[in-house]
Amino acid sequence: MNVTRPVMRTGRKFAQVLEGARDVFLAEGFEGANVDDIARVAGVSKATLYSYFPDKRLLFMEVARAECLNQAEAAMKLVRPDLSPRDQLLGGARQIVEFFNSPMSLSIFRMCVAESERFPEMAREFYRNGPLMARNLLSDYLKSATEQGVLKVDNPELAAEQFAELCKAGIFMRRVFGVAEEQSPEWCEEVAQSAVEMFMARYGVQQDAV
Amino acid sequence: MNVTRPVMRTGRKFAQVLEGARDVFLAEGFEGANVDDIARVAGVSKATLYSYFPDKRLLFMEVARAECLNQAEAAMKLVRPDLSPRDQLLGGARQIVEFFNSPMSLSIFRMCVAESERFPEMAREFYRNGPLMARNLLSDYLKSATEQGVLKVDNPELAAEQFAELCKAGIFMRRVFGVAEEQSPEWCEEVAQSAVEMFMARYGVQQDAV
DNA sequence: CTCCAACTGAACTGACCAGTTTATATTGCC
DNA sequence: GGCAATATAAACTGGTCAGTTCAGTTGGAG
Repeated sequence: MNVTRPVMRTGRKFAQVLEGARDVFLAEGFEGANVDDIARVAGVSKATLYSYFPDKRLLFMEVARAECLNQAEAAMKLVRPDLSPRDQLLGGARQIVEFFNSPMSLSIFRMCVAESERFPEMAREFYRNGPLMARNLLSDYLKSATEQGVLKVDNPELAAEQFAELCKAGIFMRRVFGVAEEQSPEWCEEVAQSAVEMFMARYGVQQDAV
Repeated sequence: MNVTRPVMRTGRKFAQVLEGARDVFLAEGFEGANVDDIARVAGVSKATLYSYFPDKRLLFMEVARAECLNQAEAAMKLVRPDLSPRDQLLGGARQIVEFFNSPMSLSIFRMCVAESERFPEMAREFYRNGPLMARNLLSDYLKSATEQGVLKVDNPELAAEQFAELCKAGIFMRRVFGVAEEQSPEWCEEVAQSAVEMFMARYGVQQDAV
């Protein structure tokens, strides 16, 4: 399974280290995180930590990689091929809105943005495993729905990104800039509904327009 | 004019300091920027710099404040009350797309995101003077257009944010995560057109639908 | 019981950097 | 010309933190 990963010592406390690093990095960002703190939170000595990871940077990348996988897994759950386009999209919109509203995604996003100059490769990997994967999943759906004649999407890639962006309206920027705490479920639902409404107005076939 | 600003010594090289700080901060972010570098780039001694600004943090905030004002000014140019909704929106979309595509806005955004935990007040001020101001400008327009019967917008605030988000589709995330260089004018135009298309499909009155 | 690998804690090194100080130099105004 | 405000270069302080070292501890396999 993971034999292709570069050599990395393993031992009893490997998982502990990753978990502690995850907590501290997500809370403090890369620069803000202090290796002594990570070791303490992980319940591990600094020497042990450094026996697993050659430096702070690689530890950080490993944490980010793991979070990407989580995200990809969540995206897979969106697929529900039995539903009507409208309901399918509404389910997707709810998930996306919830994602952009969660403190966890905010931390990851902030971390990646802040460190994307220092570690461009990491930011790109995050994009590929996160937003891009979600977009491809969605655009594949839009393509097949168009072939089946239940939607009318001319540019599925662009349409997929538009849909995701619509799900951020009134939520994400406020969260990113700390203007608002986590948004209420009611507001989230309104945003999701409105995103689907707009998307269907543009790309729906007649009988689906409310 | 600026008598209301807190006391701040002024002298021959004040503007130089601000300009140098702006360059270095935008290139390196807050933590990455080194005060010695700022002084060197500004062509000023460190002692002079510290005679104007009590510490690095306040210097940073001053730079961010100035950039916000620029942004607000640019937003004002969007207003063209003589045009049809479609053309008015298209003009706005082009400006917004261009803004999200520019390296400068990217740097400011990155800076604010990265430091929003350290300086929450600065991030909020940026939001108020930037995105929020643009949104209000747009939602005011949507309101009056709805009253005049040329658009049919039920929730102008949300619609304004949706419009801005649509203008980011296929552009902003790629730039933020360093996946793509500055996007081509053709692609930008397509994104802008498509944003207007979608917006009009949802909020336009019949005769405006193409 | 013994051995060995993994782990520990604490002290240490070296680098970086914000902010200060000091003695000196430049500027421009009366 | 002389004074006062402003600017300068360079050295210094003190704190933080990544990464290293090492002498000693633990725990499980044989």
